[in-house]
Amino acid sequence: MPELPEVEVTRRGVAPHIEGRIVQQVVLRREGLRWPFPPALSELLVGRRITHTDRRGKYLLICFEHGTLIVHLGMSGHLRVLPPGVEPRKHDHFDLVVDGPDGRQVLRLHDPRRFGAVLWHDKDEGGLDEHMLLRGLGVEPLGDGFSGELLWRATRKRSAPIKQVLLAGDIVVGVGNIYACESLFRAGINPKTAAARISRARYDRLADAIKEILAAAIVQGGSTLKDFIAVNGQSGYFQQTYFVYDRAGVPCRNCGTPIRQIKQGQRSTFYCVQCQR
DNA sequence: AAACTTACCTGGTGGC
DNA sequence: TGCCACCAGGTAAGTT
Repeated sequence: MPELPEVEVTRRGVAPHIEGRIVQQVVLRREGLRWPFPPALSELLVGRRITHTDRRGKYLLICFEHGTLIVHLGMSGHLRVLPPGVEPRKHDHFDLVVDGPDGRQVLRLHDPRRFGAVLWHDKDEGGLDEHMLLRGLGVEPLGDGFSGELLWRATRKRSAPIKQVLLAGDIVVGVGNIYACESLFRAGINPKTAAARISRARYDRLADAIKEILAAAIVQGGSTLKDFIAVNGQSGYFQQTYFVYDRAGVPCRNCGTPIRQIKQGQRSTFYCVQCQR
């Protein structure tokens, strides 16, 4: 499922094909995904120029002079750039047709489970950070504001397990289930530990682990677990290097102890009882 | 009031 | 083969 690295890889993949281009057509093949598509999207976008792309957490931002198209890939979404005329497949819900050096190109959103979203934020509504879904988000893990110091400071009153606090996204964004499990393993922290009871030194290790793992995943082209397909159609391969995720019962790569799977807030957590205390 | 918990949306998969 | 429980991420609603 697309996590921050996949979204960033997608952004980098589509950016050269859509930045600076004029929108020629908007195609909607259903009412919406998680939420209805913005009303009158064609009138809003056709003839307008895409100035640039950006990303906030797992939200992909397609920016115009007059506002921002916010795209979320949910669990099963992916974007691809296609030549015009390619027949849509099942679950191809949304196209943005733009001009190109050799004619038109189609940015196509495919999302079987429809947990994704396409939303519009008008410039008149204020800064993008004030958008309902973006307000209250934590800092970017690969930005300057993220550190062990920040994690420590932000968790002084958090009694919930560190795994769930990471996942909540109000302190740091983009750390989904896979990377939460992997970074806690790398930092040697038990996912069940109450966030407020973790030392400053261990938070330094955790912040470093998150940065390293996310950066490495972006470099490697993102993971492809089940649903993700990169923009160029090739699979990434980060899942091959998982230490704990989806490895229940398999010997820990570090100590050989079988990896344990538990549930935390309806979600699977994978960890090594020996290496993570 | 902030922190925490639970339910829910959907379709693919795998067990029987 | 068909049925059905299960799983996933992030939001909303409900609870402490």
